[in-house]
Amino acid sequence: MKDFIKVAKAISDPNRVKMLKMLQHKKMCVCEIRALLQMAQPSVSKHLKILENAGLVGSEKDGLWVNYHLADGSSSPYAASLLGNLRHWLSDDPEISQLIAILPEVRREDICKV
Amino acid sequence: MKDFIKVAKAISDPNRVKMLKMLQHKKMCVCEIRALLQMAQPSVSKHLKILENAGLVGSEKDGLWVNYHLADGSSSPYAASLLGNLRHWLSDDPEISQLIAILPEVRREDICKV
DNA sequence: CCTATATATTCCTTATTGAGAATATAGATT
DNA sequence: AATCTATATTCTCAATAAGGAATATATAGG
Repeated sequence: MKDFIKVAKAISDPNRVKMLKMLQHKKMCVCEIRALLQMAQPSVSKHLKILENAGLVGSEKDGLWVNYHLADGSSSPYAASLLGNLRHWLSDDPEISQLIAILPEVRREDICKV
Repeated sequence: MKDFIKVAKAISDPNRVKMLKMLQHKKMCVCEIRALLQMAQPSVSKHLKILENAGLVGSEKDGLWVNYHLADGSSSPYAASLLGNLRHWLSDDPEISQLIAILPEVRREDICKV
């Protein structure tokens, strides 16, 4: 039950859903996500931690950067199922599709400098 | 996005998940749910309203009683998908299976009298 | 080893949520 | 119509969550 609730809560926030949808397209570091969602860096880090804790994303260090990516779902059947559904859900949501549209323009080399 | 978040929030509470799992087995009125979950009547009503609002349950008056039942999912694809998954999820959760076990013993004629 | 940068953590404030008591509403029975 | 009962709504309080500023940590490069 606890694992299920953890996943449910993790996807109950619009910003976190946006993060998941963006991560469907490419691995991203905190500052890229920060730039796209226009929120403070600590907020982004905390949201990502919640997603990671629920088994929805994974992370990997690369020098100073930490690359976040969608999890494979092996740690939670609930996360796995949800990630599968999310792949087609909400893709035509206006906010989401707009984010995805500008996603390619965001390069960490340009925008990072917290 | 709003509909998705509404469903996600609705299933983010253990008591509401328990209600959904119980409703898989039979239609239930507020006082039956109240007795099984051992919580105050207004709390039960409010939880059911949240579930109904998310398209997860429906209700139907029967005299003084209001019978709640699982929704058919037609009002929300997110609700539909989740109800499908929930059918097999969490059935072996200790708290859930204990509730289901005592479910047949609860008859509204005996327990109601708020 | 010192500095700059990316991320994480802590702390505080505000907003949201969950719980129950009190109250309101609606239908049934007399 | 008076009353009893099931449910809904309102109100208030405590707990939780989200946001950002400040701070800490870690790694790269001089």
